[in-house]
Amino acid sequence: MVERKPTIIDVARAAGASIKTVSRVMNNERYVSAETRERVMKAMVELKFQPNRSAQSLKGDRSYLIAHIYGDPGGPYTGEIQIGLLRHCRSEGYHLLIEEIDYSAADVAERVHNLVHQLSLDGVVLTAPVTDNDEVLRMLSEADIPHVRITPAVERADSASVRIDERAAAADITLHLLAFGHRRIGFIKGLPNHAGTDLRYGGYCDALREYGLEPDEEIVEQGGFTYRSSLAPARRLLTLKNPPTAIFASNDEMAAGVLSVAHDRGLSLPTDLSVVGFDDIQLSEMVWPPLTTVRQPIQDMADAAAELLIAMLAHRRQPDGPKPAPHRVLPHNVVIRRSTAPPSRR
Amino acid sequence: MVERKPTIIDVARAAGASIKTVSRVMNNERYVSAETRERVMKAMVELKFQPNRSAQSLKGDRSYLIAHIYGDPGGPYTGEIQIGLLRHCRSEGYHLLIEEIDYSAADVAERVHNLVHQLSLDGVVLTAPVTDNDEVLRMLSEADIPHVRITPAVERADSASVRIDERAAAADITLHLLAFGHRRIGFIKGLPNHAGTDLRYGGYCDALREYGLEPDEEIVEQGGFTYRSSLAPARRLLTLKNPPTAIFASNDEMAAGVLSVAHDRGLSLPTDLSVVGFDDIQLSEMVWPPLTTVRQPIQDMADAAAELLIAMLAHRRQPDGPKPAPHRVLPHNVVIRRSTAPPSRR
DNA sequence: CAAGGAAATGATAACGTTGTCATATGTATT
DNA sequence: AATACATATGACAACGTTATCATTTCCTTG
Repeated sequence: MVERKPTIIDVARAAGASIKTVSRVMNNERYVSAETRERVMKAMVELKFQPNRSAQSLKGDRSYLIAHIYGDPGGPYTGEIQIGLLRHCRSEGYHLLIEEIDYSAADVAERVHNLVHQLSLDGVVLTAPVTDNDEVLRMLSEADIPHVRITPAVERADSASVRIDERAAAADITLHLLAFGHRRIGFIKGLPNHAGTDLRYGGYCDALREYGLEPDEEIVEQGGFTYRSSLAPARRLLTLKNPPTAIFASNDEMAAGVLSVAHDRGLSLPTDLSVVGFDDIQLSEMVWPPLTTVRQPIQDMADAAAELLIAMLAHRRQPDGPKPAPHRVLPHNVVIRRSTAPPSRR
Repeated sequence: MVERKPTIIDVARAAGASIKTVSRVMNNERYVSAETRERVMKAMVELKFQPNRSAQSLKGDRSYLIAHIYGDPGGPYTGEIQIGLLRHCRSEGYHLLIEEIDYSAADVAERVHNLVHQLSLDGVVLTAPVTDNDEVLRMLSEADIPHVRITPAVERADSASVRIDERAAAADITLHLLAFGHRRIGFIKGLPNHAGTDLRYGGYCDALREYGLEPDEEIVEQGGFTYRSSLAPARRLLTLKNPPTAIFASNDEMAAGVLSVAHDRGLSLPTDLSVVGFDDIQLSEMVWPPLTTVRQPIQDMADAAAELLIAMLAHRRQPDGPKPAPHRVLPHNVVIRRSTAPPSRR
């Protein structure tokens, strides 16, 4: 019943070759005659041979293991990242570990280091906000651990990254509101230590200035990127004597919070209030009205990150091959749904 | 810079003991004097020694690797499962791999088998609908692979499981609607090959019968557990000559779809239509009105599954220890939010 | 006090792969 | 024909751990 898994030795025996030759075939090395290669391949197929990853990684070569390291407690964004990563990993024979890490701990860098070495990880993909912890980045660089960051933050020479231009994106969607005629646009910021927070706010300011407006502190609130964190700020904005006619929440979860508060106050949407978010997660079209938002191609970004990382790994094994470009900026676009409309006149 | 990681040999040297003794200390084996144990421990701490997982798993003992295997393309449910799994894995030193698998492929069982052996996985956690694939279950049982299923389906002697009583839960929430006075309650079913689908529908029927009603085919629709899959069914229900006054969607994502269709048709909620879902995912309170639903403690269930699996692994290593109970049924409860109200009279 | 057994420890093989090195063969260059 | 060099192959060590078995020490028991 419990048939032992065939090893490279069984294959060698079946093919009438040495284990080293089998190894050569497996790894597509040079110096194997076409004829021998054929024989070995056939034996592998017949025995349904699959190399043992533990043995491979013990030799220090590779584990086919990649980890997604994130600090976010597991919101919808993280989920979509994983879908994208998985998509690419599978097709390349890599496997994905997920590791939540407390990015505020004193020894984050050491923990990541241990993780990588204990499990002989081939590389890691980081998402914000771990992406912007200096200690972690220095460690990764010094320990020469292949990694890709998915972050809007400024590019670094010593680490690969994938991003969209968040500042421009935030400006674009603000311009959409301005074009509709909104002049009093509230803003809900994200978490302070998050690279996207300032960029999104910056883009919002850029757009306002383009229309000759200055951001008004009174209608800029602080949120925390979660649904709940936007409820109080939204309530404050909507109870102002002179409330905004539109609100730009720094991500879709918070925008959903704004919608709820608005519904609760009996506003009719989008007539009484336009709302926009950022990210275009799955949630965005499940709320009412469906959110106008900036589409950040999250899954594609994750896919690209995985692709980049795997290319880096290949290059590391065969340094004569093409060196992958270390940074990728993907296009974003404004997705107009039904949560935005021209302001109603008073 | 790139200091080599210390191995068991370094520790042995530092402690003035043999590697086998160090191994004994690491694995809490008998026959080590308190004094020696002390010395070894000290050396391990000083050198920041961490055992190499690849070497451990090559010896066939354990890899500290667990996989979550799922067929769902990655909806919110899957995400919450992973949060729960992770919570428990971390605290026990296990790591989590996520593997999406095409559950309709002819060779699912073989793929799972390969996965486990290639990566020397210690065990797997399955979520629906892979949980109810006979071939996979038989293989797991025959190959003696530790596993836990998170599924409402009938319990099997040869595999551990975690679930809630979905039939009772579905009846409970239907009773909530009936108690409000609803007598014409539409239903949207889930995917046919999913164990929960029939149970939830069954519970709905049970409750109706308790009120002396028979399910009416005209207001029972087929969905697919996704937001989009519920749009057409909801539209059909709401355009009937005699539309239902309430709709029970088999999960929250589909309930969100019903809400959207209702909003779109200008209904005011919950006055014109009550809507309930099932699961209580994060989404449930982000839509408007927040969904009345059955709280399935997804994260806790996943946590319990991880706990159970790890207990099974411990028992397997020390068969004299307590044998963990193979099945757990967690409590559910109806969460009443604002998507339900008595029917408005005509 | 001899004998027997438990407790404590270590030398060495084994897990399944890849890397190093040696060797054998073929083929081009002098 | 002698040399050089690329191609093709295999024997064996190595990776870091655990398991087997042997050995030493200590305590108990008649």
